Amino acid sequence: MNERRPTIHDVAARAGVSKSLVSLAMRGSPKVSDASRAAIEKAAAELGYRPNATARSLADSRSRTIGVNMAELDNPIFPEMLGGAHTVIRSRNYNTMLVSGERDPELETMELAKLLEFQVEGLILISHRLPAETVRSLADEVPIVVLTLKDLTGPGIDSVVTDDEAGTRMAMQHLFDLGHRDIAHVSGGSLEPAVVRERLYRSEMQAAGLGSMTRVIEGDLTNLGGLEAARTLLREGKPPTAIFASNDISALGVMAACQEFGLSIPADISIIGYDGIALGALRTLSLTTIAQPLGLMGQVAAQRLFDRMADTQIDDRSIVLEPELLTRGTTAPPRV
Amino acid sequence: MNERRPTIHDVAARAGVSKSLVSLAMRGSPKVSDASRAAIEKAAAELGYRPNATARSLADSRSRTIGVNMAELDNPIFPEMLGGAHTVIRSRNYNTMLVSGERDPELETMELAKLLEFQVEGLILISHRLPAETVRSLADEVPIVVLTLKDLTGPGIDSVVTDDEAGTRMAMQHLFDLGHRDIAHVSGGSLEPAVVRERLYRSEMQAAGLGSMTRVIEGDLTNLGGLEAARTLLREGKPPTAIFASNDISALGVMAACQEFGLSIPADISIIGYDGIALGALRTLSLTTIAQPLGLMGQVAAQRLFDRMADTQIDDRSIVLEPELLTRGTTAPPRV
DNA sequence: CGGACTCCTTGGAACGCTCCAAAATGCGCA
DNA sequence: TGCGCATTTTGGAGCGTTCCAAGGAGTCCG
Repeated sequence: MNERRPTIHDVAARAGVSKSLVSLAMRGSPKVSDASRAAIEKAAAELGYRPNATARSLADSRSRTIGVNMAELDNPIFPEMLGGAHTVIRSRNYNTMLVSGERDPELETMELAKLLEFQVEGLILISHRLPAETVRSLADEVPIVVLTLKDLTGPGIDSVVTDDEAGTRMAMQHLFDLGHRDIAHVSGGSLEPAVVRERLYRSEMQAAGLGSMTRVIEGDLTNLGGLEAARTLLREGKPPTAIFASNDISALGVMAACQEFGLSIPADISIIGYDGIALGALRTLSLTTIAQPLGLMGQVAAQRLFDRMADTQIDDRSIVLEPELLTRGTTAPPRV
Repeated sequence: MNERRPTIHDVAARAGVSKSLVSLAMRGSPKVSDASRAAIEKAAAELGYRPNATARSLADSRSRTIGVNMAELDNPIFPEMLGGAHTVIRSRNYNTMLVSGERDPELETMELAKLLEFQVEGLILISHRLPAETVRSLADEVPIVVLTLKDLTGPGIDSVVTDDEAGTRMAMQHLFDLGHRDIAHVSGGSLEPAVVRERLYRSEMQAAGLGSMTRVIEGDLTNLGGLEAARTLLREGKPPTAIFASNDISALGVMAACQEFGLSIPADISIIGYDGIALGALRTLSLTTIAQPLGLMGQVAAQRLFDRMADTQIDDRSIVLEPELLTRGTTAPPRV
């Protein structure tokens, strides 16, 4: 391990020029003569010089860093979104500082505070568990883009979501088209997207004249939650011909429960999820689902963040992307 | 959005003390009188003061940041390891700066360079695609812990791995115990863990007197790779009674291929994977596997990194954790 | 040969904090 | 009242950059 890292001064001394010139050269300024540039590059290489980004941030008060918060690491939709955002952030020559509150609002608040102390220039919240008030006050200090939740608004806050209402309609329409009428829903708790999906499930059933067949079993967007919910449902008696689960990982739990009860998918029962996790495409699972463009959402979020960083005056926006039905192997017409 | 953030000077002026005292107070020094502390805290709160971590890093030359590199985001074992590391890093009041080279060594090198410019105090490589030489030269500047690869050694480099030889033996023993003799292997390319697993597969077959039944089909540790490999194998003619896949996600591909060929798992054919991804526990998949303690590996890696940061003189170490056989639903005795 | 440009180069201030040596204050006690 | 000691407090230097106003060195032309 080395003692002290070489600084711009060391390079300057070695190249026989001033520190200012080294600074210019390191940043590729056109004002530096070819001779000086060569000398500086040589000296830098010989010393193994590396610019100190911390000092640079301090001097020009730009951290070139974006903070990303991910409330939970275990639902694969979040890493997929992260990947998209990451690509854009990197292409702008920025860095990503990742934190996670692990579902604990208090911890999350602390982690975000640390990000701000590091002077991040923008914040992407890939899911979060914070009170709206907290987010609004953060937005007073730095531009924020929120993914997956559109109800959170305020000055300096943008959001990127998919149209959950349309998506849910597509899911229901798909089942209706196949001929299903007895359709149950495994819900996903009180967070916004799940609430919307449940509401639309109900209204679509109603609109199709199937209000009396509406059945909602409480889930929590986890695999286990889906499993338990479906078990409860199946124990009740006559199974529905189709189940719409609030997200993919809970749909996988639902599938497991169905198999436990000896139901074959999709012959005996159809299952449709929501999210479009990569995993659902595995031949082994082949889950029919409403896909959100996860990677794209991350990209759009990051792009939007940079736009706002460039111009803090632009209007707040909620960017809505379109979901897509992926018809795979877990849905089919009901038994006649 | 605010104009200028308040600094320690603003707080000092408002509280009627010197900036030095504010600095002490912010760091909770016991030397500050209660009266001053109260005044300072009041002033800081009124101004909405937030310490500037960048300036602090520069002043005391400690960034309180760990760099984490993740070569690929799409194999779920990496986020699981990340989660473990993250927990430890946070508990030490450090931040995590995450980068990913997306399987491209050149990009990866640049991303790591950026981490060093940010003065990270340590580096965790959760999988990487770098030449050993590059890693060694990085280790000259900062402590490094490498996950999953133990052949990479050098001053300042520690590694955390599981015992792949033992793990592979467990997998093979499990299949032998069930009565399998015709066992094929879907390999995983040229990266170390896959190579070890393949080698041990061969030697175990040999040791069991089954050298002549050895069959290795080239995979690449992806789902698709596993699918293709198994298709190739099954097209060849008489299927083996069991397949050992080099990792879990390729095992899932293998399962899909078997189903395509009308083989029922585990009645007609047994499948065992390697890694222990959370997903494999889904009832729908129920994949028998050799589990690596993924989260723990991340934790141990981070702990080791802090140990070394505290004492750069300690010896390089390769920490070996034990894998565990998870007997689930994809293995059974062969048909008689 | 001198002035006006253009092109390079430079030293010092500033960024917001920590560290340090030294100064100020307060307290107990003779 | 004054002294010594412990407790608080302070200004200045320094961390490694960038920014800026200003200083040289050429070059071109009259």
